[in-house]
Amino acid sequence: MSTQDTEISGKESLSRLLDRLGRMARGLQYCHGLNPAQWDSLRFVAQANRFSRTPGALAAFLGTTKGTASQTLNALEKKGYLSRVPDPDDKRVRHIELTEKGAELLAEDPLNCLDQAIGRLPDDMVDTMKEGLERLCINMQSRCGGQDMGICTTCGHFQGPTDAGNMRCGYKQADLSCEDAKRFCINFEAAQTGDC
Amino acid sequence: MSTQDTEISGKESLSRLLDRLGRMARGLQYCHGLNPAQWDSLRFVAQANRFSRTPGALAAFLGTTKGTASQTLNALEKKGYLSRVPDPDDKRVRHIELTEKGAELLAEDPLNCLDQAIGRLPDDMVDTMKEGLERLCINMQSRCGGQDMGICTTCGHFQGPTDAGNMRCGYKQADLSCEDAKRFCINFEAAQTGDC
DNA sequence: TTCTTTTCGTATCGAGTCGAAACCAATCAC
DNA sequence: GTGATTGGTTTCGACTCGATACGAAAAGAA
Repeated sequence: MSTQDTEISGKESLSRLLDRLGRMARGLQYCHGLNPAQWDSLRFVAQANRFSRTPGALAAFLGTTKGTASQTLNALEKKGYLSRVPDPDDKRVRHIELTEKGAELLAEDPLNCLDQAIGRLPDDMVDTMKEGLERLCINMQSRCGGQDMGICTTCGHFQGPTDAGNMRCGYKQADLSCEDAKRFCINFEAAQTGDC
Repeated sequence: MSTQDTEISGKESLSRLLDRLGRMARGLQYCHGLNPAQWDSLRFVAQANRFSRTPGALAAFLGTTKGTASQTLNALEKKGYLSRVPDPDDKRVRHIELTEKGAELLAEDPLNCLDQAIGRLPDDMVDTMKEGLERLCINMQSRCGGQDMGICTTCGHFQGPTDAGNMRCGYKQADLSCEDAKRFCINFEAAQTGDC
């Protein structure tokens, strides 16, 4: 029987703290008749650009299967928080759009209180935590897969404003609205050095 | 090193990073035929002292209901990772005990790789992150309830070694084994100043 | 052009989780 | 003793989850 008493000096281990905070956040998300997966999906739809507001991208983001994602979308659509509209170009694709009701609900995102709590921390502490968490994410990701997402303007596929003043995505070969360029994209790839 | 272009809105928010890491950790815990809740429960049983190895304490710790906790325990017991034994004094209570099989499984805790990733971070960064997360936890807890847990030796109810050399808990009015005093307790309360 | 193959999304199945609520038995308070 | 409280379990309906099968559209190869 080996108790892992690694210098228990009252300081809680970092992994335990992350675990605890995660569970806390999870528990908060059983409210307004939704569950954590549904809140996650709703948030995703609100933050993703138009290329990424699809069931497949949602599944990749959540780290689940397309089947599961489809069911979660069914639940949310039934409740009136979003709708799925067919893509005119590719008839296999359906785009997910947040309804007004969905946007209203999102204003009461139970995780907002996490942001409030973060706002009470000193800025330099937040920066250090960001730096550390980012490195943890990258390290974990490399060893367990999973999809990362980023904003178009920092993406390797991003091509600056065109003559017409539009942003452009080199991967999708399509123009981006100013708004979309600031949203998350499932095709995100870290930019190369000095490229574009 | 690419230029850290954080001046644009490409700066990832801390809450998003926490969210991402949480989902990643969650995804890792679907393995060995268990799910995240079951891993959490197994970890809890391994770390809690004897007063806290009960269904009720587990529910409080997980931030769920007693019913749900009971079901999770059913699943784990059926798989042979733990057993529930009646309390001789209070016949309502059942104590949860980790089986040998459970202890073996715990050695392959999927979250161990998180600890490994943390080990790659500089010590001072880890300390700052601990400090920040601890404050976040406390802040969140105060506004959304939830149970905290701590180690007996740092608890307000803790009464130092008795004449017999045993630790003692003033809340339960019971002696503590040396081992139990180092474990987590559901009745934890931060110690008063200068006490113990 | 016709085929195959791949991709995208949905439907279905079974096991199991979730919270809510009802429930029971033991214990406590008066 | 009576009544309230506490600790656990059970049941219920909605939902998640992965796996699988499925269908339609698109892309690729012949």
